[in-house]
Amino acid sequence: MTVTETTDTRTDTCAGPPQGERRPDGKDKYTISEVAALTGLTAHTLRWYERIGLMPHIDRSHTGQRRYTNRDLDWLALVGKLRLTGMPVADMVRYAELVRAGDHTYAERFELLKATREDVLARIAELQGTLAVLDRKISFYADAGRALASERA
Amino acid sequence: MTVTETTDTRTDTCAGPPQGERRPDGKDKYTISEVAALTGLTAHTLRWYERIGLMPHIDRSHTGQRRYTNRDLDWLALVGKLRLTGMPVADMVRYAELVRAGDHTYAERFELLKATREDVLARIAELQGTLAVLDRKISFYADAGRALASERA
DNA sequence: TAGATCCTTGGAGTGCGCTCCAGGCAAGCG
DNA sequence: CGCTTGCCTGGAGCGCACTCCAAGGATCTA
Repeated sequence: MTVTETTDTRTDTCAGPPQGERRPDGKDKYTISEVAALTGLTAHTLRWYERIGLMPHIDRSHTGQRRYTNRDLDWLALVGKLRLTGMPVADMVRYAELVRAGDHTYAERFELLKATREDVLARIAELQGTLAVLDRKISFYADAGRALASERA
Repeated sequence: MTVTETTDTRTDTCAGPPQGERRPDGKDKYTISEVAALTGLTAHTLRWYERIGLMPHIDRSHTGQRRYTNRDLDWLALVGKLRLTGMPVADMVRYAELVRAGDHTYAERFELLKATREDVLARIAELQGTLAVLDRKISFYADAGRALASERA
């Protein structure tokens, strides 16, 4: 049995990525398809993330195949969270560059994360505004439904 | 003075669309560029919405120019809210078709709105999860910043 | 050792939501 | 009358985030 690269990960589980099959640190070596299964991303996307500079250096086997570590999975989990906020990939690449550049970029990372936090708060507020509109419309249609029902009675 | 079609509406106001310049019902006739200014959409986008079936029928002047009404502005406001939820345009078109089809589609509209409401709740929950991750990272960098400061002292 | 499956690469293709262009009509102004 | 500005149309183009392809090498199972 294999994990094909075109698996539609939306249809087989209701919850998010499984994250359950991690190996203990020290013998944490995952192939690309294992990481795909663990994260819900496709292998294509994982290679693409690497090409655009969104990943740290990924280990290779003696024949050149990628071998991901638990640390890489942690990074991908963060990327997944940032992706949910709607942050553009280019901004995540910027953050990845700061991480690669070393400890002297702490302040800049801090600022970037704080700005992102503000964005997330704003988006939550937007969504709650939308929820209010939706609830008004929904109760309108619920009332209309009741009116139709009593008409039929 | 004119409203150009390429105005970047994100840079001139912090709040959302102005929505302030409405004319009273009865003499509510707006040109496409007025609606663009009012909604923050471009005239291009307004025409495109019409082409794909996202708009109701829009009145025309005797020379064929679009004349939007307050009702159209209300619809665009709803569309704007739905867009914030990440709802695909195709789904909004579906909703628009139900509205055009008449009162007998109330039940289906109700279901569609309820499903959208669930999506919005799920997205809010996702964002709050992301916020938690972000806050942990931010406090890590804040601590690191304090450590560096005391080191310098 | 054969055959199936998995992994590699650079580059091309896809779907979405706009975004813009060319060419032309219409209205207001000096 | 000419000039500027705004609006019209169909269709092409763009940016993003993937998504896939072709050709070939690596690894696993019987």
